[in-house]
Amino acid sequence: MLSEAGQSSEFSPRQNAVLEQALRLLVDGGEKALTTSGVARAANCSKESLYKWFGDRDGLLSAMITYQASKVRTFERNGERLTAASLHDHLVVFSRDLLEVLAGDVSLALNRLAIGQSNRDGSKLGKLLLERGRRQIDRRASGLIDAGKRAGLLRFLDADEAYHTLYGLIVSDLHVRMLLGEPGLKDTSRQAERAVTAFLKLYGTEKVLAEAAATV
Amino acid sequence: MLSEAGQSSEFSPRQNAVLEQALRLLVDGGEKALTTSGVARAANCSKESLYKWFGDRDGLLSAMITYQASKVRTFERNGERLTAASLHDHLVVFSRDLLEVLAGDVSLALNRLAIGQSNRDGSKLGKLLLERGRRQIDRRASGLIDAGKRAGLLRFLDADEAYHTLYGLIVSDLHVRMLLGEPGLKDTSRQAERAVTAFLKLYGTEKVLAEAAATV
DNA sequence: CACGAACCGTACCGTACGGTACTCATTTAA
DNA sequence: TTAAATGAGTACCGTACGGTACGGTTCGTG
Repeated sequence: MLSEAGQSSEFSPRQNAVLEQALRLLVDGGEKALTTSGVARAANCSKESLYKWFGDRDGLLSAMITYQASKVRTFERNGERLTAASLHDHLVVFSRDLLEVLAGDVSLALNRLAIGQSNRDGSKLGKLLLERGRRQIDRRASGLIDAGKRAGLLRFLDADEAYHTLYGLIVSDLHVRMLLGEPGLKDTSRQAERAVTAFLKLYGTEKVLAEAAATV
Repeated sequence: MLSEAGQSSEFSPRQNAVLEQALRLLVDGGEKALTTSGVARAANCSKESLYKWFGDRDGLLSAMITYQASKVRTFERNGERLTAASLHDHLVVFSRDLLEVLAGDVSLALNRLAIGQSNRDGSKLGKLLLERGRRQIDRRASGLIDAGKRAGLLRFLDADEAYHTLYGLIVSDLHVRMLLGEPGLKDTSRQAERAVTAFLKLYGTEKVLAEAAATV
């Protein structure tokens, strides 16, 4: 626990700057543009330092993922009694945030990178990306859903199943389409609203449904 | 129309055999293993023939996608009066088929390939994959949903929205997880059942809900 | 039979990458 | 002040790929 807690000092500031440049190269030109020489040139460092710091190219890729994950922080829900309206609003905000994260340049680039490497041997990149990149958002959603259940606003047996349903309603095939390069997928607001409405229709108790009917 | 209709003779039998070997190489070893020399060796043809037939490496990749898409055929729903039970069953079968297709070796490999190339310039691979690979399954689902509406079993305003909801309920984040290489994602049966139940709860008319309550 | 087209197998070329080694400048510590 | 350490910049090596060229072989056709 404690040994893992120091994620803020996982790399030195110099190394963080190098990783930042590496991410920029990856976002701009894809994996093909992410060469060790290119990173060294862009970051004004030597290749020898790259190999000393990160071991090899795969180590650099892993470091890029953990570095990017360390930059994304999401608030943890705590306290605050939930009402039907506030639950709805929090769900909508969560949906918008999720879509915004998934549509981000760096997120897409890293997902493409990990997916491209996923059929090679070992390649823990996919696993790393799921663990480091998703844990935050998963915890936030789970906390929200559990709070909704405790407040008598949601009803379900398996919280994980409910969360995956919410995820599917929000994202649908948007993530894969964006990964495939489809342009013009930016109407996230309506999508988020629709997903939350459907989710509440599926898992909301009478309390939520009554309020929803009243507000409409 | 007619000029596009001859998809069965898009490539010669010899070329199809070559593309088959190329797909096998891609599935086994990922994009890195898909070299022109490797394809030529595996298919017992010369590199010169490869370049004569497909132009360059990108042409080969495109040909692999169109060839694979030409192999996947799905039945078109027609006639046959729908009941609540048959609609449910057809939806479940569709869900299982969709998950099975997405989890297929070749599908995953081609999606990984297209995603990996999607941040390069031009790269029409993603567009090609979406158009050729999704049209069949999209049409089948749309037909089914429309038939459900005509039979008074489903209610919705936007058929496309309803279909995307169904897709999200079925697939959730399974596709991306599989693309990232996560193992052991094979409990498609329960997932399909749950998705259809949720979909009918969202879009089913009283007729469907009554029968669902009766069967439970 | 003769001829040409198609094609296989292989050798070849230019390039670019991952990784290593070496030099030289700057910093740090005693 | 000086010696050790750090790291930038560069040159280098082996390899492997995309793409092309060429000799030899099969096969269909007049």
